[in-house]
Amino acid sequence: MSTKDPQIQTEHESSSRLREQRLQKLEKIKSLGIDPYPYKFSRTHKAIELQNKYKDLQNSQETNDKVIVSGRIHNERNDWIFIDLYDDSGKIQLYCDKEKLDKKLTEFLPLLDKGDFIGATGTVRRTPRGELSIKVSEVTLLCKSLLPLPEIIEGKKRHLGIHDIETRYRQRYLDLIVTSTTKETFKKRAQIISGLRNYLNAKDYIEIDTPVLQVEAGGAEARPFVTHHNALGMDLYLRIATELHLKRLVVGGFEKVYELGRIFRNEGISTKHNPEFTSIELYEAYADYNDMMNLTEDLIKTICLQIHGKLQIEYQGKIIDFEKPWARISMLDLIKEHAKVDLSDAPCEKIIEVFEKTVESKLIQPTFVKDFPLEVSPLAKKHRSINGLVERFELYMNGWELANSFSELTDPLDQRKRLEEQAKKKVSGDHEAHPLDIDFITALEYGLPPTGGLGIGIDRLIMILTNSASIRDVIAFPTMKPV
RNA sequence: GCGCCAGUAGCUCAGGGGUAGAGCACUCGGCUUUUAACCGAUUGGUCGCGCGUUCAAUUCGCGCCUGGCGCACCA
Repeated sequence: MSTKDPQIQTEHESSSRLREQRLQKLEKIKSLGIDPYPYKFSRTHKAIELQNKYKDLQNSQETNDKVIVSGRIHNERNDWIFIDLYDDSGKIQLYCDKEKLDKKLTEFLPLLDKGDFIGATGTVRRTPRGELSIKVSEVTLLCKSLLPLPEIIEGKKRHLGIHDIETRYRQRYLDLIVTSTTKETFKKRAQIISGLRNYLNAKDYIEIDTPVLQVEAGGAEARPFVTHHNALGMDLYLRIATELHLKRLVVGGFEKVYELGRIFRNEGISTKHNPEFTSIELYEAYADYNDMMNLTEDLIKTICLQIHGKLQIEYQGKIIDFEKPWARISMLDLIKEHAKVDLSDAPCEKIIEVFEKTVESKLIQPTFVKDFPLEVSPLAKKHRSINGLVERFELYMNGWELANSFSELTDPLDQRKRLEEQAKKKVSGDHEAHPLDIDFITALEYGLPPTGGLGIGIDRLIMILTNSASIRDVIAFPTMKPV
């Protein structure tokens, strides 16, 4: 529980007048013996089903087909003659022919408001203007809404909408109601995530959940969130990666494992960073980082095709082409190409610095940047033929790091040495150094087969595939300071 | 963390040292079997918060809060 006094808001100061009007309508509705918050409603069709079924119905043509729909009222015209009703599939117009309506119903209609949920029964017709409609005979209130929905005008068109970006993030439910592209983005997000699972499951990868609460947060360089377990009387960390536990599972005999889930990093917030974000990590026994490149490329191409039906997509005005074979270039070669210097013998920090300054932002098209300095990769196997480097790649596109992968370090003695180095750094004040996870090293001593590992930042992938400018646009409830 | 910009009615915005403005929404009335309908009237605000300057601050100054963008850090 928060130590702050809970502030129970009984007044919606700013909209109290509009809310008051709706409360009065609510009272009238109750006095008519109508339950404004009923338990259940059965419909026969969703909006899109009707739109499809009757797409050949001519203007002014009427049917005797009786249908029942339900949804939220977004708009009303001409004194409740026309109602735009939305369900999660789309819009269907209700037509209330007042001369033929039951008198009780005509009196009931003005008690409705935009935002209310209703169910409606009637026959299908297309109006002379060509709008598929339901000629209503019965209306059931399904939920009385007390607060007005935001509405804006663009050009000459009035419609529900919000421009204020802060409201859209803080009150995502409003954004979802009034911004159609928001709903589309989150539908696509769901498709991408299930597409990932389907792809891996079909290749016999098994998904296993590993702990979020950890005694030491290892597997990456990042500052963790700290929390406290009361019964154990100890602090725990939220995971910053799933790496070390997934590799334990490979030690245990699972040859293809993955975990798709939330990880937490106690770092800055930006259009590309949210403190909690979704990653997928996968590990495959007997594979190396070259296999991981093949897998990454095929996986992302497959998902892109599923979502877009093509491999060239537009991201914020740039065309990203997934079709051509993705470039696979060593970090040092990229530095030679862009900075015109050979840093083969330079210290690790220099290489990383020059790469980040001169190369990173230019990698718009999908590019595997491979062969990293050893010092920044304590979990990766030494390069099989180049001294001082490791077998590691990062996938870049649009100038962003999207994935990270190694031929996993399997030598327990080497791993112990490298994590001890990290532990020293940590002691001397580097908050982001890897902790020494003794049990992980013990697991390696029992034996980890040659293993390829891969991690992908799912939110960034979704940003690219949904043409979203900010990570907040692909996370339903992004981290925000309370007002 | 630093810099720039923003916060005024339910929504979108204008304004600017002297009682706070518009469009739409809302409410009421009229007209209409009609498709942002239309016409008319009435509502509606602690101008993000605090302190200062001033006879007077929503406006000017300083501080703070929240957000956006850029940079830094990171994925």
